[in-house]
Amino acid sequence: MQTKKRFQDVTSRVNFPELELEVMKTWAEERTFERSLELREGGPRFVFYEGPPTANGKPGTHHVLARTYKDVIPRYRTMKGYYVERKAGWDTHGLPVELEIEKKLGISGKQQIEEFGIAKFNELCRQSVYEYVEDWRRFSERMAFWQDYDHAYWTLTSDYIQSVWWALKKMWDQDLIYKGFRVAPYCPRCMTPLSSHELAQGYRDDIPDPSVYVRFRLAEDPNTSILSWTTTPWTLPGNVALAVGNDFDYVKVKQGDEFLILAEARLDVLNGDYEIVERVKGRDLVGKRYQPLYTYLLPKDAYAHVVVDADFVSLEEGTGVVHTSAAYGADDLRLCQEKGVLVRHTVDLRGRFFPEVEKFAGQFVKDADPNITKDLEERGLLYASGTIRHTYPFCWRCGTPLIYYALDSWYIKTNEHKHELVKNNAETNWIPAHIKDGRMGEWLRNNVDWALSRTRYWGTPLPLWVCEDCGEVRAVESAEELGLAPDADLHRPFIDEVTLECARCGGTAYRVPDVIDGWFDSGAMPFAQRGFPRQGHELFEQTFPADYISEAIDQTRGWFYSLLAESTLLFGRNSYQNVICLGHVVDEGGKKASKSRGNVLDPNYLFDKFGADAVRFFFCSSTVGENIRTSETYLQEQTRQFFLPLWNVYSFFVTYANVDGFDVNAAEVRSTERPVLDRWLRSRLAGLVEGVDLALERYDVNGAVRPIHSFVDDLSNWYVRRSRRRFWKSESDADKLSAYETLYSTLVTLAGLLAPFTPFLADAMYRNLKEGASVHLSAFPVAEAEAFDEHLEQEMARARRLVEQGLAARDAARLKVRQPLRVLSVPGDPLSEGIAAIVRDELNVKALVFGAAEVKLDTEIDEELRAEGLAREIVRQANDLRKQAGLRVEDRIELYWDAEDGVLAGALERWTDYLAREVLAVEVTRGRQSAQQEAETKIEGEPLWIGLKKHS
RNA sequence: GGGCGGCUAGCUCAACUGGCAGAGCGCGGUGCUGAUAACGCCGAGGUAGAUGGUUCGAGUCCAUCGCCGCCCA
Repeated sequence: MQTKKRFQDVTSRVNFPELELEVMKTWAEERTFERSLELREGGPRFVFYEGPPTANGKPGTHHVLARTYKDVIPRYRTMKGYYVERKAGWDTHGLPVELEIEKKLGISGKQQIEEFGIAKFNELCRQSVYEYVEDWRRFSERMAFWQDYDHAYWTLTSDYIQSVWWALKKMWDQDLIYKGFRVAPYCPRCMTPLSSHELAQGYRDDIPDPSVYVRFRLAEDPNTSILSWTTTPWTLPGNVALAVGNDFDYVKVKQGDEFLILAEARLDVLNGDYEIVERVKGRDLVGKRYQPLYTYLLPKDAYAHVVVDADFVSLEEGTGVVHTSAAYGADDLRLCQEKGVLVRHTVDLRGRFFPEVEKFAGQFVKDADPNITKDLEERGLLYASGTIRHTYPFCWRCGTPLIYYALDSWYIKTNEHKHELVKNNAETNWIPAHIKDGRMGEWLRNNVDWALSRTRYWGTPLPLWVCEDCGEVRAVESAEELGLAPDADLHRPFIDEVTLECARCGGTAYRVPDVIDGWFDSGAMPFAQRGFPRQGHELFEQTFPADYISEAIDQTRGWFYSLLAESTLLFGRNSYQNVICLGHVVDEGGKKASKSRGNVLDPNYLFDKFGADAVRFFFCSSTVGENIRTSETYLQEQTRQFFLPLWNVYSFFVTYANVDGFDVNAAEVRSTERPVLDRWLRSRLAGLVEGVDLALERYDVNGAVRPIHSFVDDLSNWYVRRSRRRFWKSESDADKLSAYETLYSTLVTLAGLLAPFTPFLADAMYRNLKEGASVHLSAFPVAEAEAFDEHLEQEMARARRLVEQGLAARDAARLKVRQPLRVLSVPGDPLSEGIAAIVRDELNVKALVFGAAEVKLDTEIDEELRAEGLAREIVRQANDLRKQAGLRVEDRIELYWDAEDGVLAGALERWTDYLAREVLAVEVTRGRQSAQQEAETKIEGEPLWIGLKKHS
């Protein structure tokens, strides 16, 4: 062969992060991503939707997880010839952004925002969004998440907003939107109600709250009190009713001088002795009036402070009598509306008592709790008090304890379409499968109407105008309808200034000042990213629904839901057909990553230390849907076990191919003529390709990655180990050529298989092997059908088992492998000669005899075998000396040795040619000489001196 | 209180439809090495969270309970 370098030299001491940065540069210069799309233009579409990250806050390691899965499937599909548009998107609206600006300005709350000016405030929100987007873009590029950022959709654009308006208008026309006076979880700091999915994100465990038992004195007999219990004393001034269960048993007890009424099942809440004086059913108590705890607020003749019956009363806690405060509990409000009990707020929108509640006027409710308790105690109305710990919701963004608060807000009637939601979800392919009927299905079966409105500033304005005269509501779907340019800024406060003439009475209609839940924005992306229906009609139809989306499990109530709900109401079907639902990234001990625990892994640190490919591959190997324990230890282990062996195989190939001038285009050795080891590897590879392809086709990322892992292990520790000599022997025969060809095509194919998972490494390898071509512009590998050889694979597997058993037998006989033995007898039919030769060589036996009852080693060592064993021992020591001398693999040497006449010297004389060959000596001379490197050793007790000199 | 998921070796995790419990790391021993931040072989290490049930046979199916995580109330 000629000695022409065809491949760039590859260092065995690779620095993956550096390598990745180089590849990144090449991608940017060559526009590899863009070209990968151009190349498949006109091909069948595979539709991927990007769930827009909130452009607020920096990306973390959990984002690497999601973005890896978002990237793997589209890359694979692209290589399979599909056109996979990857339109980036940014979720730009919402409370998180507003809070960030409030912090920056050092202000807090709606009043201060309005004093500052909504226009200026929203402008700052808009700017803040752009700041983070750059971070995200850099981060995504660093981890090779290929996306089209230049054509990203932004939820804040007028086009996007008008698409959202269209959706709302369409729902309005179907009578799916209504205004309700309802109790909602409410953040008194942000002064906005939260949706159930937002609420879900803010529960905290083990929160202390007061637990108070209060006397409600009967109007007819103030010495008798109904006992009730609450953990929110601040709701007591607003008490309007007490609820009991009609069929429950209640008792009147005498304790000291007073009488108390409570459920019999709850008697153990009483302190001290008591005497039961009367038993009644709950229904007997209904209608009884009692003295209000606080007398203000309600008109004298109002129907209130009365015992009513309710079906939600339980005997599990409290006294079996539920204190009802009308406006501060979902059940309370419903009950009061049902029974005609007057509903009146005692607390304003900032969570502070109205002036009418004189004693506590202006106090924040949570601060007022102890004051109210004390006041009741002083007035003899407190029976007992203490503290309990329970789970309580906090605002997911600002951490303020939430309260339940009745107010007007706008809802979407999702509950009316629950069955369709369930049905459309059932038709969706969930990975892992249990999410469909489990987490997601359960959530849908408990569906409540979507609380749509937010009484905030930075969001898509609710496009509803209400006539101030007749109350007629009009939904608007475009800027044009308002007499505005299509690209006008549709945000507050500008939109608030637009008034319409009422079509019914000619009066003036003003916009409802609310903005909408940001989740509605992101759920609208299938059509809103196209500006549909004002534009992009065709594109929308081509790209709806999506073939594939992927996010983490917290999106069950987030994006997974909003996409499903909106597309079900608007289009009657789900907007995604396949979804990979990921678990969370947790620390080594399985704990959720959080700043306070200090166990947050910085993705950039991991990229710098291990490389993005390593993190990606780690996530792809970890079970989908489970929490993933992530740490440096695990990444380190993976690098050692997978990346370095793979790289070393590759580097081994390149090194020898360059030395030998291996020509990729040289005539191929016919596959039937290839040695058995090569045919075995090709068969294994064909199976691997088929398996990976099939797994990815089914969105089974784990199932694709794990076999690659074990293939690389076989490649490195069996194929290459067994083949090394074939590469560095000096003859250039068909055997050598076949080895080169086999390893070469295996590495090329492997790069193709790895491309979706480890795009940097795969491309670095592929480019070097394929004269600069990018693997990401190539087609996904196709299994070579003719390479399959089931029989051969089975034989090899059997051979490897025999080797295992043979080594164990040697170990048991205390015979080291370097010592040749005569015969190994094994059970079963003979293996083909090529494979038998491998077994003999591995076990260092002269012959393999088949048909024995069990594996049996002939342990007899005659003089000849012993001499050969000694020769091998000397070879090893001589080669060790070469290493010490710092010689290179191809250097030739002159070897000298000295030993007394005896077995050792005899072996040396007998095996001189073998020795010379094995240590690349041009000359082997007996007798001491001055040497470049020398050593005085003992072999089996006999002294030996060896020395060597580099041959020039 | 309800739902979903998990619980398999010291650690991290596998095992298609029920069929002799596995790998990697770590540990002890040993071998091999121009074999790579190596590799091989042997060994120790398991009441499979617990208890019951179905079955010829249960890590796998059913029931109850426990612990962890997430979600809901």
